[in-house]
Amino acid sequence: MVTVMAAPDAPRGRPRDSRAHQAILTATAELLAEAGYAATSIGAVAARAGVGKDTVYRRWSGKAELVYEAVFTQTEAVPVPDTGTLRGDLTVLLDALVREFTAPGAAAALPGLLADFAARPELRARIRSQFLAPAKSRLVELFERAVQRGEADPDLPVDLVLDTLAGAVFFHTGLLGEPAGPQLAAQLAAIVGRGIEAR
Amino acid sequence: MVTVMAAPDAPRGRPRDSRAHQAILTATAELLAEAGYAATSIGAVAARAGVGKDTVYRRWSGKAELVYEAVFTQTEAVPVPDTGTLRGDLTVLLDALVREFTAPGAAAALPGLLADFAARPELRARIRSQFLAPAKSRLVELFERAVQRGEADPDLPVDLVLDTLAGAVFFHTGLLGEPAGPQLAAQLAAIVGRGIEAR
DNA sequence: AACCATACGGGACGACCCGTATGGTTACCA
DNA sequence: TGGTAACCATACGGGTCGTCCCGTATGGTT
Repeated sequence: MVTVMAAPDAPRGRPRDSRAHQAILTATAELLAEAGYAATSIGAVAARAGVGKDTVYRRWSGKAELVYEAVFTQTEAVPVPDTGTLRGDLTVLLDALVREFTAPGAAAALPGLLADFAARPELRARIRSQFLAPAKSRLVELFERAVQRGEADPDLPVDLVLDTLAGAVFFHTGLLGEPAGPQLAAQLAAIVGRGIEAR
Repeated sequence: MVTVMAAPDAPRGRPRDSRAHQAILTATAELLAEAGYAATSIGAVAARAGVGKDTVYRRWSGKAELVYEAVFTQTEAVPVPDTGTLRGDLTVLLDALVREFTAPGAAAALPGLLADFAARPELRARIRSQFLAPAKSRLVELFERAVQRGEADPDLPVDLVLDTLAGAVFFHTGLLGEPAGPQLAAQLAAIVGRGIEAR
């Protein structure tokens, strides 16, 4: 009897090449920015990464999952600094959102990617739980401060406010392609911010 | 003398079958509702309409144009009734928007359709000039009444407000698939309406 | 009545992509 | 030294795309 329970999942066989993983993600991001979402096929990604298609399919189940990871992974959600006012906090949050949506790869990927997610029920649920989760936690934190100041109602429909903010930024910049700067964040904060202040 | 200038461009050759036009649009709308945007191919539409593919391509230059006409054509823009308050008017406008975005065909078509429009520069410009134009004219009318009542600033960024409303509805219902009723319109009107009232 | 231009349905075309095999090779572990 | 599994390359069957061509139908013009 030799090591009966030798590690539940002892890694047998040739281990995966860790460089391939990153090479694929990099190739995906580059292709998105250069050729757009539609032209970013699995085959094209594999060729650019110097990898067989098999190697891509072994790690991701499809184009939507791959693109999601390539674009929305290394964005660390910094907590919103306390500016002292609801509108100031909102401006900061929106500014980060605008920058995230207008990054070179994201701008090209978002419309097609969200359409793919929306079309498949099992992926659709992940829009809220993955795309929006970081922003929501920051929005909640921001609201709680505003409520403590008596600046906002405690029973706001947070999800709907978040959908409004994300929808506005996505529609304006992602779909219409309007130029987006800090000014956009300030204007949106003005429109939505005053709407949710306690009367 | 018999009609010397007999029409600058007298239609020569066999005239187009007017029934084919409507049959194609009907087949498109049905396929969208039943199978979704991705599965609504030109070939599938032609087969269902009992028509050759060429007959479709002779009338529309591509899938995006066809789907747009099939879904967003018979929506007549009723002017917003004067409810007496900005928020009341906004609620009516938003309610119409919600209904338009959640119609059986539109809900299935919008994400993919807008992604296709956004990906091609020549179509992207038409999002604002065609999708949003009817809603904008009503929003302007509604604002003018509010300004006359002293309820709103005369120098509001109308386009941005419209993008916010459309984006919120599209994101919430079209992408996330959240249930949409009159309550949604009222909540959005509350969030955005108070934000644009004159201080 | 003859002619001509165009639309018609139907089908074939080459190109592309998908997701899945199938080899021959390579790297790691026991 | 085997065993195992990932590596890359290539090929597969199935699908859609947009274009093109066929033979036919249908109208106006001469």
